[in-house]
Amino acid sequence: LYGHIDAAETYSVGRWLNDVRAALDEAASTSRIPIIVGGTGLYFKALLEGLAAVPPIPSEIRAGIRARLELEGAQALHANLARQDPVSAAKIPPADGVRIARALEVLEATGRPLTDWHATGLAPVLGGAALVMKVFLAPDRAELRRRIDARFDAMLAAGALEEVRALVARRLEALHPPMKAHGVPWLAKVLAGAMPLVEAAEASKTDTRHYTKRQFTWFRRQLADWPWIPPSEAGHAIRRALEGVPA
RNA sequence: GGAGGGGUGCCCGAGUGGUUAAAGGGGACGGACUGUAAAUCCGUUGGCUCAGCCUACGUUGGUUCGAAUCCAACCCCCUCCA
Repeated sequence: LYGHIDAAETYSVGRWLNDVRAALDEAASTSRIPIIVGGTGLYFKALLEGLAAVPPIPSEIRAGIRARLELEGAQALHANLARQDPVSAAKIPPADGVRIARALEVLEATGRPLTDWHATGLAPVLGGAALVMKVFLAPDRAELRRRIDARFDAMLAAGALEEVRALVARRLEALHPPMKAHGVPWLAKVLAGAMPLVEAAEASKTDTRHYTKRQFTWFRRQLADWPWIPPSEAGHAIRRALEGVPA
């Protein structure tokens, strides 16, 4: 999404699937092999296994629910959800505000429980017939940590602070995803004079580390059929797989 | 050299005689997850032959039925005075 969608725009898995579909079509028409790289397990799951056909939720409804979440807290909304949609409520922990809000907004906008929608899904963009090679790059944890540190340092060297300054100047909502991108909240504090840069860098690296840990969990459990391949061997593995593909 | 403060589990930090393997936070590890997911949320976290035992609150010794908590000496750290 970086360099693809403006920071002010609201994006979603659904929009991403459409964008991917278009990119795949374009690649096919020029006989190129598409490579999809990324981090977010949910996006890959939707790509390969399909997504529920929930229609877009009007932004007023979303905003309304988010406001209630702020005001009343997750527990209260969960109690609310339990009354109107006990099935969804049972699947979501009472403290998980974001997911509770999602279930509520779907119910309010469509009149149907979220779990109902989950039963009727859209066909996956890359379905069973598609030739797909899946690779989960599984680096050694210590090495991963070194790379995360080096990457963030490189980002700083490349002007991350200035970039965040420009982003902050746009005065987007604090909850807006780009404002929560790794490093942004901390670097914004540095710019506000509320935190030393070294500390902000440390915190940003920690956030990134936590995120990669969640990726391990996601791919281990949700996308269990993906082979885990050390980065050093991934190139060979992919080349070998491509050799078996008919032109 | 003098006065004062302090040394707690991987880290920070509460605890000031028993109900303390020791609050809380961080980190680490594990887990959940279907349309803002670089998000949100949950669990575990001294060891073992695990309803019990062992090891643990700077070190050594003491008081006590019982100590991280009281006393003594010693070691180290910080602040102030000289």
